[in-house]
Amino acid sequence: MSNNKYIFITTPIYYVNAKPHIGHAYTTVVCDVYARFCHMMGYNVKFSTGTDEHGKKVEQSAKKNNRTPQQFADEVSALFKNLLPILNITNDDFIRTTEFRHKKTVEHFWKKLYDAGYIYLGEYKGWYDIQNEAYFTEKELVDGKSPLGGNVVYMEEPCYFFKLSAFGDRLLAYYEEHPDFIFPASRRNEMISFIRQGLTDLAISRTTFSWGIPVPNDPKHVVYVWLDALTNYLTVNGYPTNENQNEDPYWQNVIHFVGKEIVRFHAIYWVAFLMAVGINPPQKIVSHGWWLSEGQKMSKSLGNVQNPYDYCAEFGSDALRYYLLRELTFGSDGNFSRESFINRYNSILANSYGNLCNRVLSFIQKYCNGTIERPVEITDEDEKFYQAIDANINVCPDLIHKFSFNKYLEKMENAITLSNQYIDFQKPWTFKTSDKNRMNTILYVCLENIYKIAIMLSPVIPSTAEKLMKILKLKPTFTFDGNNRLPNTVELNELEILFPKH
RNA sequence: CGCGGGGUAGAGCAGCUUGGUAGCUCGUCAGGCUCAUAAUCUGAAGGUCGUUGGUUCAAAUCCAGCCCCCGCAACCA
Repeated sequence: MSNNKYIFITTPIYYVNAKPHIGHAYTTVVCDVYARFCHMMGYNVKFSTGTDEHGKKVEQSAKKNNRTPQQFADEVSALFKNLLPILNITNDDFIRTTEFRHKKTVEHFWKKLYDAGYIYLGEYKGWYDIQNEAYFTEKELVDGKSPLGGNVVYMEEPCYFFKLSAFGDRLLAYYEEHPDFIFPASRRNEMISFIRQGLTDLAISRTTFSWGIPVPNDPKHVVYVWLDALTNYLTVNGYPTNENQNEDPYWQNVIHFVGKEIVRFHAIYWVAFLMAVGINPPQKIVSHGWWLSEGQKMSKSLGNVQNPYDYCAEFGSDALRYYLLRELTFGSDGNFSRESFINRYNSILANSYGNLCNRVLSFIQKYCNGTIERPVEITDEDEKFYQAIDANINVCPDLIHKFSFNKYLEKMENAITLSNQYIDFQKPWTFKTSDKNRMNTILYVCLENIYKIAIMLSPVIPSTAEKLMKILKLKPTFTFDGNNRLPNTVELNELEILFPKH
């Protein structure tokens, strides 16, 4: 593809301390839908995901499981990687922070920060929360514990600091110049007020454990996991071999999808790091909400952790993808429940959409010998139907760019309802013997609109869209030009139920 | 003065940024159709949009106060 539209889409890299659950699946699916959509609109897309594998917690978990940290990371990372094909994800890269290429990037990036004068060796004095690997001042402690609830010990140790305090004004200015930098606006406001409270320099090395990337020229220290992790985005984009990121087409349009709890790391720390070495900050930090499970917070202790594998096995990845995008207003929290999953699956995917395809296709199969031709002329009502479908389809690109995934799917559901209405009003079955020509027209018009809908839905339900193309004997490649048309003659393959009822 | 999210028909939600007939899915009731996955289509019932006050010609939507609910050990998108 040769044009000038580029986009680099990232998921966060997932921490290997826990197994993948529905929340990870969600973030990944959202990115994949966005990536597939951009691809359909003609972008050159780079889409990466991966795992974050260093840090004290991994070191401890490994010990608990009688593994070396590397063995442990290998095992859990594989779980994340294996989930990708199950969810039908089209990532271009899977980055692991224990990879050699990443280590080189972090070392280089550290040196750049150091050379630029933004890293200094200091002495850390204060309270250290062991579980959370975070430092706190005396004032911040709550009942002798850290504000995060961990036990604290008093520490004095040499530690490298990043001069985050120097970036407050630049960050605020950047937000000001880029009003859409942080999505949604509520998170942007949070970041602004956080910065206005005053930024303190950030401790970016640790000496209390060794599972990490050694600090260049001072291997007693390992690099703070967040500095390590955030740098993955540069590794994926070829840094430092490709050192001049500001000239790299993908780096002109970077969009980081993140959970709401890590907005700060991306919108403040990451941006400051990049500014410090003179690399342009990303285009957008897009934050989503959290899933509750059956009305409660998902947690291991409650045993209500929703597992994406089961839903894919039982309903197919398309059904899970659809549910994840449709159920939640992007940016807010929402509730994942088996009951609502089945409800949406049956009412929308099976009854409305699957049945729509089936009623039209089997009609053509039975009463038109499986072949249908473009009509020579259509009626005003047919024309109105086309326009109504197009009206719904044409607003989708904008909705997707605004991350209103539920609204986009609502529009597609409108289009599906319109199609069912069209058939009911036009009653093609009444023309079986009296006017085959009219019957053919109705079916073709309807099929063409189903085709358009399938293309617009393909980023969310790619497998189903491919199945439909197979039935229509068309190539399973999707591009959207605002006027997708069927060939003049369509011959059907054998039919298949797209979404069996549950 | 801790922080954040939320209170809209029986249930679950959208709408609130950019005020102006209150919308979606499911459920309920009545009817139509037979191409279709007992699917689909039409119509109806059902809401003083938490509460009080303010701004306005006009507020679910903006402003102020109040009440109630949820999350904030760890795991973690």
